[in-house]
Amino acid sequence: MTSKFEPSIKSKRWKPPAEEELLEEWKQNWVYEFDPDSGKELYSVDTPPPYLSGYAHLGQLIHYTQIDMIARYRRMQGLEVNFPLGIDRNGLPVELRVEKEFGMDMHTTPRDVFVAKCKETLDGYEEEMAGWFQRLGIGFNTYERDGRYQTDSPEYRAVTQATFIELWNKGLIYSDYRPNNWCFECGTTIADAEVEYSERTTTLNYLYFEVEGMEPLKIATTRPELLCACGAVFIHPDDERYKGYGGKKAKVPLFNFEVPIIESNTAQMEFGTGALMVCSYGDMADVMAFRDFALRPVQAISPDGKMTESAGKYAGMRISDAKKAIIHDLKEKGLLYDQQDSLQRVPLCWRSKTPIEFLAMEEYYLKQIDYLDELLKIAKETPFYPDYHRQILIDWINRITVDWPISRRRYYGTEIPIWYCNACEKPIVPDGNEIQYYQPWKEDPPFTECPECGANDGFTGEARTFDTWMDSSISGLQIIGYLRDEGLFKKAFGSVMRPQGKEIVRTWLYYSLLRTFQLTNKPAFKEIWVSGLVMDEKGQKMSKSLGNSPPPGPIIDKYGADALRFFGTLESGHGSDVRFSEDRLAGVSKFMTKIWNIARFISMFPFPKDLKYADLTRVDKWVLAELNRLLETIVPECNRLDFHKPAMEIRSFTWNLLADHILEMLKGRAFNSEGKFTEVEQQSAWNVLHTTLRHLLLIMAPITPFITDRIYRELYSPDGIHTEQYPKPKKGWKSSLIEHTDLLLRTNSAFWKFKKDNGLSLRVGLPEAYISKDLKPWGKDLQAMHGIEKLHFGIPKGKRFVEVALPDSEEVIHVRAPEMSKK
RNA sequence: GGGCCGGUGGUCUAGCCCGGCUAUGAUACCGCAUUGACAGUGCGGUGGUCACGUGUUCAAAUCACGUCCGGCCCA
Repeated sequence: MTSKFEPSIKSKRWKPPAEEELLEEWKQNWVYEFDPDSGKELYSVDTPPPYLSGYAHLGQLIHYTQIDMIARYRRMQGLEVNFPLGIDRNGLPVELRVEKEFGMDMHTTPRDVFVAKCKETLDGYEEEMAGWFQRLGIGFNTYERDGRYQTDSPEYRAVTQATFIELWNKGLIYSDYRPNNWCFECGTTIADAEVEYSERTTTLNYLYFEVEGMEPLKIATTRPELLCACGAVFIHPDDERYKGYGGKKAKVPLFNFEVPIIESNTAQMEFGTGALMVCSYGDMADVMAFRDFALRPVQAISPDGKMTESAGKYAGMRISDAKKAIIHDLKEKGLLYDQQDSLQRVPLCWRSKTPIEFLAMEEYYLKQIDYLDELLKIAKETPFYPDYHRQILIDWINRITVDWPISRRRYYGTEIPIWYCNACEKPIVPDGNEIQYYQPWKEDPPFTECPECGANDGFTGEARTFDTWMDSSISGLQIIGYLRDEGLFKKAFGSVMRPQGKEIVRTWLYYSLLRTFQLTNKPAFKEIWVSGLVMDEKGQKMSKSLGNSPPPGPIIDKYGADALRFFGTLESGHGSDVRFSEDRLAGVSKFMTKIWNIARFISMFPFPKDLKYADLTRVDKWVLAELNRLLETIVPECNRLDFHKPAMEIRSFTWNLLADHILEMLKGRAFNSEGKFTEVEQQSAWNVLHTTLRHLLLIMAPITPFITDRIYRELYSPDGIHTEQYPKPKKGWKSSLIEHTDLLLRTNSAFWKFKKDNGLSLRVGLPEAYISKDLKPWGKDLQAMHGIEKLHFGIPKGKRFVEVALPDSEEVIHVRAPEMSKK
């Protein structure tokens, strides 16, 4: 049969290249610009500025598409969304990469040259990253260079420095000589948050410590090279073996000085001999012990990784050499009586993966202990999506015991704006009245006279930089013009939302709340969205360092951005990890095909927009009631920034109800090729098909911005879908008809099954059938759908009818089979 | 060692908070039919000790306790 209806959507297939064509159209007319004066309510998304330590990986890209859904949804709700593209460029990783890639040693290369090389390297990565974001349809306000921000730009760094000066003037910064995590490889102090642990076997050495008038104490240690820094020996008060030792003195082997024997229940009776030596500083427990018992620390290791003068004859040796030499000497003197392998957790620098030591250094600290109560309150009061991830933050806050060391001995970072007076050596910061980027390592200070001593002897610039979290922790303030655009800041502060992964709650989120509170006395965020991680096919976290992330290019080329986006939200509950699977992604891409074909089918018919609800057929009112039910389900979930359940609901509605039943049922009336329906009935079908499709596109638009926009442009508006409003449930569409939906679907299945069981084509007509009375409103459409000549409701009398059971129920329909014709 | 999350057919997932019909759906696979929006269009099928153990209960995937395994973060 040739139909007078032809799809107005010509293309038979939706393919990834179509997305790229659309991207070109979008570039001509980018609709996501941020206009703070639009009069709409402001909403800022504090985009996690990706760190550029190399090329983009798929997990990262999926993460940003999830964030983009939030921005798009809020925009469609009518908010004025500030969603900037930002890039984090400060920090160690790029330095390490430049050293490795270009064979430059950062300590011997002139700082200017080295920093320039870092910048150049970052620029390359940045363009690539921005390219991927654009390809995936991330709706940042703009992709123009002057519309994004970089954490290493003079403007950004000037604000970082200004906030430091502000805190300095408030007395929140101090310098102290304290044990810190020191990485020899990176040559810098690192924060607790940057330490990771790895297990390895080491040798546990059993030594004798002589005690006057008693048997020598047996002590097991993995760190004999620290003997010279021994401050005490600990035994457990309940340990029967060491009764009477407490309070006496033990003589440190080889070095022959005496240390107190202290009873402490931190000594583990089961480990080694139960007695241990406490050194400055072997591990965190040592640090605590020295503090608790006010022991005098000895610096055994210097920042360059060699033994200090206090190591006596071992001074100047590297740690490992000193260890060997000391073990050798201990053996020779009979002071070492046993050695065993032992499993040990070694603290490593998260970047260089080399072991760190606790070394006392002079570093700058930002006070945080005094703020913990307030931060805990903010942590408990700010809405979290999903709520259960709040616990990560609360646990972390409860665990913090020391202030935050913020200075780093690195090059590619924001400079600490301090100069030291050559006369009195006091640190001087600029007054902070001007927002300006300072580089003390190569610039003169903006003052000539020391405000402390009045001297005019010149100043020495601070060479250190900030911990990069000092920069990124104020991204939420930077994006709304803090210290740069008072007007915008006033309007926008308080409506900033934070989206991020759960693995950086203790760093980025915590530091952001801390810094914002210190600067503004207010909570940083209106709401916080915390996602899981993207894992590889085996369930391992996808990361660049593990190399377990497939290159994004071929995947996107093959399946398209929409499929990847839909996959990213469909695959896992909000807040839990997404496991990547190419097979399943392929399945999602079939759904895109399905949507396309549904649209193509509906595009055969005109859209009689002016038809009134009252003029619709009852079946069509039922369709709208089902559509309304879908809206009622998903809108509250979207408001919790959860697009996983909506994605599932949408897919299930589209595939299992709309395509299988609604389209099939309305087909006959929409074509009306035999003229069995009135013109109004036919128009009613057209109207409802289009209404349903249009809503479906709208609710999917934040998730799959490409295909929805393409169809919308073809059928509904040349301006595209992304400036439209997100649909709301419509009370007027509610109807009790949906009570019978389930029965209706099962009745359809029963007809299909009957035809199949009797070897009939689905298009073959049936002379007569009986179905449930409840389905009267659908009668006429069911007749057209299944080709039933005479349809009755209830139970038939005669025996000519075959009883067909409805799936999963006691209910039945009765069907009279057609006379057996040849075919 | 601690915190959080999870463990449901080959793979992924719903249900669990508020115990109760033969445990949801998807994907993969198999058979038959069909192909006039459709590269998954229809009907049907194979496949699960709901991690394990104990307890509470008339009844447990669901509650309690314990164990094991996986993941992330931390010490």
